[in-house]
Amino acid sequence: MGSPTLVASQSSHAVVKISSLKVACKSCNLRELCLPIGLDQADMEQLEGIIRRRRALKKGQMLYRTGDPLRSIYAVRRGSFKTTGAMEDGRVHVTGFFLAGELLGFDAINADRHPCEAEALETSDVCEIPYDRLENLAQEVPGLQRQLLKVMSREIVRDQQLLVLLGRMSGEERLASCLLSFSRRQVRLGLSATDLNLAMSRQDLAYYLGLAIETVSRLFSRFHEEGLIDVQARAVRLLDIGRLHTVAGVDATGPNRPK
Amino acid sequence: MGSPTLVASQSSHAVVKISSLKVACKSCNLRELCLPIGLDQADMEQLEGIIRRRRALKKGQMLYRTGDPLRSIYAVRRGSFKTTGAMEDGRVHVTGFFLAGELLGFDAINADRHPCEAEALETSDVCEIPYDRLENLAQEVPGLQRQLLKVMSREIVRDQQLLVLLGRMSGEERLASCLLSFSRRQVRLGLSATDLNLAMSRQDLAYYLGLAIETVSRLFSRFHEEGLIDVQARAVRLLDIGRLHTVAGVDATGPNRPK
DNA sequence: TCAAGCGTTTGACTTAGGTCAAAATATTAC
DNA sequence: GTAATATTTTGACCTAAGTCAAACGCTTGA
Repeated sequence: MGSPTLVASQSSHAVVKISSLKVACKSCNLRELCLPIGLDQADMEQLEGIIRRRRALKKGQMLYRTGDPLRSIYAVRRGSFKTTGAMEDGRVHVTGFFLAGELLGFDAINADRHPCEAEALETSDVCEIPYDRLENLAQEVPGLQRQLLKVMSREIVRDQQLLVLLGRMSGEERLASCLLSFSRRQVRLGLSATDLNLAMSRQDLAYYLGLAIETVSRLFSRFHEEGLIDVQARAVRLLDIGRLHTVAGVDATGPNRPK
Repeated sequence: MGSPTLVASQSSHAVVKISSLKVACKSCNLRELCLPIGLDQADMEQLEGIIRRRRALKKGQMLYRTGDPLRSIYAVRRGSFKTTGAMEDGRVHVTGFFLAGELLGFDAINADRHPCEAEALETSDVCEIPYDRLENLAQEVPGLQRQLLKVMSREIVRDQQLLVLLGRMSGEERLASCLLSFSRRQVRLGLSATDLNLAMSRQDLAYYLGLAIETVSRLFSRFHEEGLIDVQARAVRLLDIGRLHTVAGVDATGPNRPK
């Protein structure tokens, strides 16, 4: 698709610190899912001016840890992350999975510290958006402030849907909803609606869904027996999305059906 | 404290629509808990300029319903509210309780519609903050933008703590955590740490905690037997906050203890 | 004051999902 | 490529919490 993006080297040295590379949102295929939505060319360039491309993280590396001071908000450019909250006795709960195009770190704005930790589930890289500069720029660029507020609101909605999932759904409803959520997010990325490659372990999934790992494993087996999915370890193919919707307790004809 | 606030009547009629009354944040005893934190006198007056005091709601009245277009964000001035999310088959989950000084409605910014409903648990009144005007004002007043982002971030943190509660805590831990949360919020309001007057029904509490109403009732009875609380219907007295912390699975010596 | 109605508590029983243990697969490292 | 290690699956059993049903006790209103 056209000519490759050319980035001018900022020094004569051959090796450029990746973490200081400017990002070109305007040529990023995720721009319609990420923070720049609705920004015009000039505003987008301003946003690019404050964003840095951070080094890639390998599987298991931490993007931030509980208690770290808020420095940046992060956009996933490639790969995926989990965020984990811990209780004082050591029990943990996975509060979210973040795929390409999704933003994380907003929970740190409240107290200027990250209240949870974020870990790469696979080789990933992120765009780093220094928060103080983001705040300043949002003050000047109305479209950016607007988008920032919308993205944070979306995070609130997402969390509230998870509250319903954990508070009122059965195990099978939880897993079916979760698989359908991954499917939808892959579609947004232009990927298959049916072929998932789960980057997280069964244990992570169990922590996320509020279930024991054995329960999650049994549910995968049952869904397989019932012809809902194919499972080959972490490769999952959704064979009957309509019936998965039924299992999830959601009418497949669409969300927000009026009472 | 000083002279009473004088509001100039805007018409010669004796009856002034309460919903169009200006609000005086600067003389409101909730200002340090609410949106105006950190604003100087001039900025606070600008904020007051866009806020309206809405009519009081009686117990059971709806502040907004699922699907309503986003018009305003609301600050609870007196009383309390619950927000409820529904599944398509009719199952409901209470996603939050909002007490005086707390803000609700941010989940509507994402899609310009309220994805859940808010109902008054008792005679309550709210300050109504028209969202379009709030957004515009936040664009001009840096302190306000900053506070708005912080408040939304706090909502995200709150929801994530609830995810841990629902995902990993036992019934008794959930109820103990919940009672302690009410206690803390009462203290912030300058009220008793021990004498709670729960405005919500056991059923609401059960929906909030992801439990059956019978389980909640049994937990109240058990906490009573164990000398943790006194229960007289909705009047609950916390008799041993330290032990309640233990039951909640949280070290009473303080939150965020480093690992 | 009393009756009606709702919200709450208690009891008896059931069950979804948890726990413990072991076997079967993947993945990783050399 | 193979050994070592970690993850996942399966089975047997247990328990916390749910369900159903009935009794109790507040409010509310005439």
